[in-house]
Amino acid sequence: MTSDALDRDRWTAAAQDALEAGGLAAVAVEPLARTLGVTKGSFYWHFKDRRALIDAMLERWRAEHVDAPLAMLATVPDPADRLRRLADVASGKPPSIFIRLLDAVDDPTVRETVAYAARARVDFLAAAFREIGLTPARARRQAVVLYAAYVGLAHLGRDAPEVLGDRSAVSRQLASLLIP
Amino acid sequence: MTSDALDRDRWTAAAQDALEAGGLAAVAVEPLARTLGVTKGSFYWHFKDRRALIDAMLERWRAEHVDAPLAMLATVPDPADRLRRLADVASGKPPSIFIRLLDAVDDPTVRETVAYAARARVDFLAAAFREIGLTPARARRQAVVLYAAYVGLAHLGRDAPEVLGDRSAVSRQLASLLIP
DNA sequence: CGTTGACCATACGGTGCCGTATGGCGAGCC
DNA sequence: GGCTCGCCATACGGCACCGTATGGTCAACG
Repeated sequence: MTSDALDRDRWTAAAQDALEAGGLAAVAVEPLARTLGVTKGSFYWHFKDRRALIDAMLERWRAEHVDAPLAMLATVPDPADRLRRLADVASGKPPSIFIRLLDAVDDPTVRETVAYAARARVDFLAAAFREIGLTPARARRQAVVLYAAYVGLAHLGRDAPEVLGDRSAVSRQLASLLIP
Repeated sequence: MTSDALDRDRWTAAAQDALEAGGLAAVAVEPLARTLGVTKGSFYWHFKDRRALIDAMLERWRAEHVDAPLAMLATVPDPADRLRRLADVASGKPPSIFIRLLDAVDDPTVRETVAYAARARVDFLAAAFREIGLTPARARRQAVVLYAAYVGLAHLGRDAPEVLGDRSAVSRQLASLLIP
């Protein structure tokens, strides 16, 4: 029996790797089968079609990279602490899979996922800024600006790292400007 | 004779439209020929191959959307004015072609173009901040943060406009935070 | 120990694109 | 009025991928 889920997960994990390395176009059945050392026959046993693989991969990413981290941070009581910890996370390694998703918003499910992440994260930031004492409208704008800067820095880190320079120094400057 | 350049420009213009609408993958010879109402025979007369079209399109974009605007703004004497005018430009319509380029940095020429734009723009911003009186190191970090926010806002405008909310209000908040 | 069913291989047709080869056509020049 | 040549059409082979159909294998189970 070997628990079907295991082999399905091998496929979705390989799909994530391919996405990170080559974009959504690289999440293709035949190339993936080659890297996994099997044939398409296996794939079409576990998945209905390519869409099903992409969707499974996206749902996994959403859970691991959006819902879980935000749930963790929600346990931090002080909102300023929460924002600072978030800044630490953001100054770590660039979120390469996330950027790959931004590259592929033409795909409807990807677009949905990207929009979901934006909503969840900006809402989270806005709530923290409100707890700190900003007015709701201003808190939301501040959250949008902070998240936009995060997205842009991630892009620069991938597309023009020599322009970005010292990532952590820039992150600190950003935090000092936006977080009271 | 009808001046060869005219027909070449029709192709590169169509290529830009296709890029904006469908990403780099949509800059494909046969689809473009269909929309132009001709056949591939025409294309391979004017261009060596698909690469040549993409490169021509990118050079045109670089001149029109990087070099020219910066040259215009360079004539503004006061650095603070310069930055404010730039903020106006940025709060206009989202730079959809630019974002499409970010989506396609796997292509080597696209990557070069994106990096060139980042360098030129950040250098420009950093120079203005230095003129205003910031130390060189701080001016550069400020420039990077501002440009990153610009990129991120452009992304949000395309990928999750409902999260972005009122674009110009957010832009004003950004300017008030980063421009003295 | 034969049968079942999970799992994968093989083999095929279909699609959409690239690039080339070659033919045709109309405008101008001699 | 035949020739040249810029410009485009037609037609072909090739590649990479999708999805399906069908066959083979091995383990578990009655």
